[in-house]
Amino acid sequence: MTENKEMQSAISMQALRRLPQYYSYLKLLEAEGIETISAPAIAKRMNLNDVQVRKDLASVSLSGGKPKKGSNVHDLIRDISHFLGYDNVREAVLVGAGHLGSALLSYKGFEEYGMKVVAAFDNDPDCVGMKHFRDMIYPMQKLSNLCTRLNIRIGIITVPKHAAQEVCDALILGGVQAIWNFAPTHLLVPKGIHVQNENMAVSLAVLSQYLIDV
Amino acid sequence: MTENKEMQSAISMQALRRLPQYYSYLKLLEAEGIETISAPAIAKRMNLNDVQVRKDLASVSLSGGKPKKGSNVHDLIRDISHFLGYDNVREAVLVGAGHLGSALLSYKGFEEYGMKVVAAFDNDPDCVGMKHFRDMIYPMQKLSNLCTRLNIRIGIITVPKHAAQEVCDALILGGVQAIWNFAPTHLLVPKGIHVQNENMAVSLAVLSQYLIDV
DNA sequence: TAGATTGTTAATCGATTAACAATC
DNA sequence: TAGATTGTTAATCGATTAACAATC
Repeated sequence: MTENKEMQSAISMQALRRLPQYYSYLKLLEAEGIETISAPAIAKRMNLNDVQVRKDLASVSLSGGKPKKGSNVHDLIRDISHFLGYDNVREAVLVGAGHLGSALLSYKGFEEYGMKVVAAFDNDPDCVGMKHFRDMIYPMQKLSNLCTRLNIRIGIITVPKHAAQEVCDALILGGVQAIWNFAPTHLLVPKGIHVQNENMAVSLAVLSQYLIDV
Repeated sequence: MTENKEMQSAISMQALRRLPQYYSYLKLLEAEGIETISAPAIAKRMNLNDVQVRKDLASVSLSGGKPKKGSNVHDLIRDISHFLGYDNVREAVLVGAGHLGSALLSYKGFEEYGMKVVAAFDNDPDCVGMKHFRDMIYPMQKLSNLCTRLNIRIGIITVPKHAAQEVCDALILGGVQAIWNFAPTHLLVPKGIHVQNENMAVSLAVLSQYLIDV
């Protein structure tokens, strides 16, 4: 998945991937009006080890817990939000307004996670997205230029695989630094650009493994 | 991501996730007419260690490579395909024919990866999928029953999060054993059922980490 | 108090990488 | 032959888990 390993931070990749899941569970608790939660309780619900939970939370939270009570749910939510940049919404562009692109455009949850798609690009006037998101869809030619002008750092690629590399190049030309690639292809990028592949085949491989010999 | 850790197999989860990526690169080589490839060459292209590549491939391939030449591309493709079950297409159902569901329905690549979506379910006659995939969309009431009758083992959930648990229960009632969950919520399932969460927030967290302080 | 929970240090586990002899 | 590559064994690295004293 991760192409580039040069990220520096106090937290491990594994822990980073668990944080959004703690966040989601904590939001659930918050909605239920629960004010404190212990590490063992979180661990049990999420099928994790309690020491791991404590370490993960300690790495992003300043407050810490109280013996016999646990940690404050609001504080944890605030600290994870902050660490993951949820309180600092970044603008992104999306290229390819077919079914998948439209699905992402209509997903309103991104903003809660610190990302907002401000423009989409597609050349096909008949593409699915054109019907639902007409006002934010621009022709592909404007891609690089608009990215530069709006100072966009995140590009989302949802075009068919044969067009992905070209789109990727245009995004980089426009100054994009992180690419979320949904096309099932390997993109070649210069050093310093992060590509994150959302690869269905990888997920499917893991899923299928559970069914072998059943 | 992975809820259930009881999978038994000779291969590690990490290696399993790399296999589809080797496969994809090998298919590219095959298309270019290249007949043999060395582990160091694969490693270089995919930013991996060459020993790791050799071990990964050895764990699924019978043939092995030849000093100074490497391995046969066709043989590797065949062995990975076989290991990942690509030559043994499994039938799946999809629930929720909105944008995301339609995107998955229109993705023809799944069959190459050993999965075929044979039916989709949605109650809304105005859903996006209804326009494009009318003939394979059934009302939700038929879900459990059809799964049982067709002996379906894989269910894909692409409904909004408030409906996900209910859909999940219906799938399990119908005998589904593996669930690919695209709804941003934690599903509660009995022991023995595998849930694989495709969580955009997790991916986004990793992606954003690369942009912090930029 | 007793006992649940905390945070930390040490042990374990598993995956990656280095080293090396064998092969074509 | 020389050198690239193989497969395997040993060392390293990193993450998880166990053990434990401190706290409310």
